[in-house]
Amino acid sequence: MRMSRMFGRTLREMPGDAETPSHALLLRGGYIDQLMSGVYSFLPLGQRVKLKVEQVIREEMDRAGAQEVHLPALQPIELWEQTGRKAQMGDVLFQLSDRRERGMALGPTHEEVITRLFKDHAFSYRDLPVTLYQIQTKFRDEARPRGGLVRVREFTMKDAYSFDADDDGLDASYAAMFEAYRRIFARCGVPTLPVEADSGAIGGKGSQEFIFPTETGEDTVVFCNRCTYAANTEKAAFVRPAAIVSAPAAIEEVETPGVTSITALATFLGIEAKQTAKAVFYMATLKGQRSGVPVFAVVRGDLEVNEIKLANALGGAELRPMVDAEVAEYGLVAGYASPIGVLAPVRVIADTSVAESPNLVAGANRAGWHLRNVNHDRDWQAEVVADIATAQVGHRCAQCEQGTLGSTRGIEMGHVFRLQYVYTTSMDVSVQDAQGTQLKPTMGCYGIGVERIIAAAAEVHRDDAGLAWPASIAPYDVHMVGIGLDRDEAARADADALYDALHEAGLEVIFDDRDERPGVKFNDADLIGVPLRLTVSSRNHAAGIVELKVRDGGEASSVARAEAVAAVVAHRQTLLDSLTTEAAEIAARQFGSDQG
RNA sequence: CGGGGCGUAGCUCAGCCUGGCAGAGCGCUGCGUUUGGGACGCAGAGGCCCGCAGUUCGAAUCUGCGCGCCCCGACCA
Repeated sequence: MRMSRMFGRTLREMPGDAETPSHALLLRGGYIDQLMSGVYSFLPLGQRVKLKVEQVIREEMDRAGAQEVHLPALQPIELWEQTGRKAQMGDVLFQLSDRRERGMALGPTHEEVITRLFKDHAFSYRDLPVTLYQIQTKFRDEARPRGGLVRVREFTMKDAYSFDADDDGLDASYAAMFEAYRRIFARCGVPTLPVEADSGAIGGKGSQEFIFPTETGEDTVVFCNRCTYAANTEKAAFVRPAAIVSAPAAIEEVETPGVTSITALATFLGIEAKQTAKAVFYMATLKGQRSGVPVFAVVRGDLEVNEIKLANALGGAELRPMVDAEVAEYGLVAGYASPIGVLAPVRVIADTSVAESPNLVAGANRAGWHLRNVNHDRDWQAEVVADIATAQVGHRCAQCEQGTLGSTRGIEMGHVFRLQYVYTTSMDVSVQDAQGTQLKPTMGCYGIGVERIIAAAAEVHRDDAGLAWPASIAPYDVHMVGIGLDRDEAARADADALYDALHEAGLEVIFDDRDERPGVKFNDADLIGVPLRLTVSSRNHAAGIVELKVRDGGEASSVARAEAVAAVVAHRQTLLDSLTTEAAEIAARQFGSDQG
């Protein structure tokens, strides 16, 4: 590509709406353009990067034995009603109707469609196992798009779906995808940490997320400093700090005027936060139901309620905090709520910490008063005692029981799920087994956000001057910068010859042949971030050399003109080879240990 | 959906408080000088000042109602 002909230009100033450095550089470099909130166009440079990322994914999916398909984005709404996910996804699902008023949705994901496709074309256990994948545009009406390409409403996702005869087969398919993901992220130069994750609204049991660690991330993950345990805090298990042991004592009321927070309560009474019980009220809409039920959640004062875990403890539910009117309606006193004497229909759910800790201070359900020596089982009983608290930095690891948990923010780059029979049940899918009886296949699904890989790669591979793409996903392999060629016909002819020779060697080349000053060209080259830069000039031509510079490396070096093509080919290969180890090294630096 | 901020040239922004010619820098077009890390001169093009309704002799500016975009929270297969 001759830059004089390339559509899109670099911006000298930072665009106003850019939040993260990577977002700003993608906008400044002329890679992307925002059309509306959460919707982006890809200019030629951006489209090339996107295609490169997709190609890496495609190669690794194919290597893992998956087969590519193309699925409709436009889908009948009945499919979503059948699995119950129309209600479950709610406003996130983009809905529309055709001229005959038939209801449709723009696919936010494709479990329903792929399961239907499988049902229509697989009839025998001999058709198993099979893994199908697609790299396509998906649509979600997100409540709040954010972070440039991180959370958008129209995006490209690779989704793979596996079908197996039994759960051992599923484990094998899952493992193959897991390994493919490790290779994909490594090849794209994006460090990721695999963590245990909540399965969320998609259903199924057992899932892992690949988290790209960054302070601007939406997720918080914890990881052990001694063993391999790492988990999203939505899911993370932990050992609760030991309770202060004492024999159960008699309940007594204590006046606590104006003391409505745990911190204030502990200070006022001269006790530790873990000697108190904390109550939080929610309205929960349970799975398959319309109206909400009131929920009284209790955790020990030193812990926080984890709404995801709480929702799971309720068997799947949408939660929102109670409003004041509801608090009053159910006879609760904010700041002084007591688990003793909570009346139906309020459901009381307690964290295990509360059941294990004797003589806690809890509210008296009367403004200005608390109760000392409240004991679970003796004084009150929760309907469910479960893990509903959030793991925090400093907590003990539940896996090795030795290490301490640290935490980091991060962005979810990919997610692998064991769906099992969720969709084959709701969509009534079966094939015949060897005995001639019906066999229900077990499923897995495996997603990767393409734009998120681009954003993460840009976030990691950049400096003050601009982007510095990994060779695997750079828009071009080499950036030729022509200097002073307008005044030197021979040098220009030689530059053109080199441009052609690089192409013949199979390289993708961008050639800055514009009538610009050298500084502009060098700065644009740094901003655009192609991994290798070749400077061709009148001066270099006279000396029989070109200058080769690695974008993410040191100084430019002189290479004999005759060796130029070979040098570029060799450097490029070195860069590609280094990628598989680079991500692992960055991850190791970030977490102090290789997370397996 | 709550809270906050912002909509003026392609981009970054002044102007608004205190109503009276629509501006700057960058970018863009032409000519000339320049040419190894974002040059300079001259001459230009480019605007429904987000929209609608008010107030006023007069509105980018004041008021109301919308719409859009960004941030925090809620939400997030």
